[in-house]
Amino acid sequence: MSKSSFFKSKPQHWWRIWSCEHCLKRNKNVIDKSAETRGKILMAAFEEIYQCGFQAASLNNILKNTNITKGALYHHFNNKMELGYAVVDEVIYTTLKANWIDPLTKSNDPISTIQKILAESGAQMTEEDVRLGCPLNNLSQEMSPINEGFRKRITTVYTEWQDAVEGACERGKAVGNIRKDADSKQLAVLFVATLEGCLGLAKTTQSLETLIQCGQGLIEQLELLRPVNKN
Amino acid sequence: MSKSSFFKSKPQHWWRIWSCEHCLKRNKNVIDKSAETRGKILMAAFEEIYQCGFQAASLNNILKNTNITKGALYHHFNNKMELGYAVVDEVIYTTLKANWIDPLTKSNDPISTIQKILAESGAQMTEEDVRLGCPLNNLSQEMSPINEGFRKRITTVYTEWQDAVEGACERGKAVGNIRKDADSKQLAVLFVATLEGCLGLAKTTQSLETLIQCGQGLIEQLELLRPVNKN
DNA sequence: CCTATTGCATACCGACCGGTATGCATGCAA
DNA sequence: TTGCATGCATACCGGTCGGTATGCAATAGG
Repeated sequence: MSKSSFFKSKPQHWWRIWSCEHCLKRNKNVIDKSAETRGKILMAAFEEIYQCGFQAASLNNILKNTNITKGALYHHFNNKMELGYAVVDEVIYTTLKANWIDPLTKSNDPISTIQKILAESGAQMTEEDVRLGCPLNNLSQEMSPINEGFRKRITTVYTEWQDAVEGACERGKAVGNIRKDADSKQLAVLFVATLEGCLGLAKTTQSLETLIQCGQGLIEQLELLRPVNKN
Repeated sequence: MSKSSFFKSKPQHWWRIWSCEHCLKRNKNVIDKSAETRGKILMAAFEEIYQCGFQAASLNNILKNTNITKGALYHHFNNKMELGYAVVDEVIYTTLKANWIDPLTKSNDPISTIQKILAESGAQMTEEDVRLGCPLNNLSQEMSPINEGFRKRITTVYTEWQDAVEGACERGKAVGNIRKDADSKQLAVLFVATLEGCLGLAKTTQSLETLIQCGQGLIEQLELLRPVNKN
């Protein structure tokens, strides 16, 4: 059930673009061996968790894929749970920030910004990405009911995401890119929920077509939020 | 991690209303002992899987909660997987059919029907229901990528659900309850995705408020599909 | 009444899991 | 050169898991 062939194939996938390199921190071009080991563990842990879920993720599998030993793992992380926490904080959050939060924070035209991001990430998604869905949502659905540590971290990530959307909407209203009668907060929550729902349903059907159909509908609904007459 | 207190508390919850009694099939008022045992196992399995997910669900736990032995379990089901399949086919599907599919199939005013169902099931949801989310979506997100048997069964359920929405929309168009330019199929897919997304986000935040906010937004979007002038 | 099948109950097994104890190089500070 | 902390490597442990082998009472069929 847990075959992670990541380190044999090319890491050119959607969620893997930003999520890898930043883990291998280097100290002013001088290789920090310890940090590199930690980064390798984090990357492999992310991949294993992405493939199998957190509870089913096997530490032994992670070690097998990295040629790192259990001693090294438990030198850097106290236990499996804290390794999982680090994956949320350092891998998943960083990826989402680069993909979504930063662009939205700079934008005052959220509809266009969102469309652009959706188009770009949609183009990069492989069949495997569709099959595996959104790493953040996966972890959330699995762990939120049974582990407060995960739940709080994940909620923080979602909240920051929603706040970025909401902020962009407010700025959009000010410059006439968004209808003034729109409820920015509700809009942000519903957008995030809908996007995760679309990814989830596409994961179920394992169909990029489903994802595109959902995404198309989502975009059309967003378009309705533009003012009929600017100003 | 796996405390299922179902059999100690009252089964008055959202997803449990229909999902229990129908498992205890009786034969013309003559108690069929074998079917009753099977039904008890199914109910307990549903609850355990709902609480812990399928992979983390413990057969020993199920047995503990029912005072049924492993021999009985393996007499009625070949293995854990087929028990899980039966939960999808007989418990989850039956519940969804009674809650959603049947009412929608009879309706030619899907917006009102959906609003009614949402209001009713929303009123019945407990905090635990919010915390645990949608059983169908939970199973789907966990098992779809790693088990074709689950994925196919779950896809069938979703498809039937979407078809019911789509059919109601088409009938709604015919009698002037839905705008004629609406794309029924896209609408149905997006509705199901959005609803699951809302439940998922509320599960993350463990907040009924989030769910209501999302649901409100969803309903408002549905309202936009009514014709401005009937006919 | 005998027999075969059904419907369980009990005891047990190997596999795998997360975690720990211990040992040992290497490097840096004194 | 000594001494101690860092950064691992190896071997092993108790616990839980899904699954199986076997036994046995009750019942239905001939």
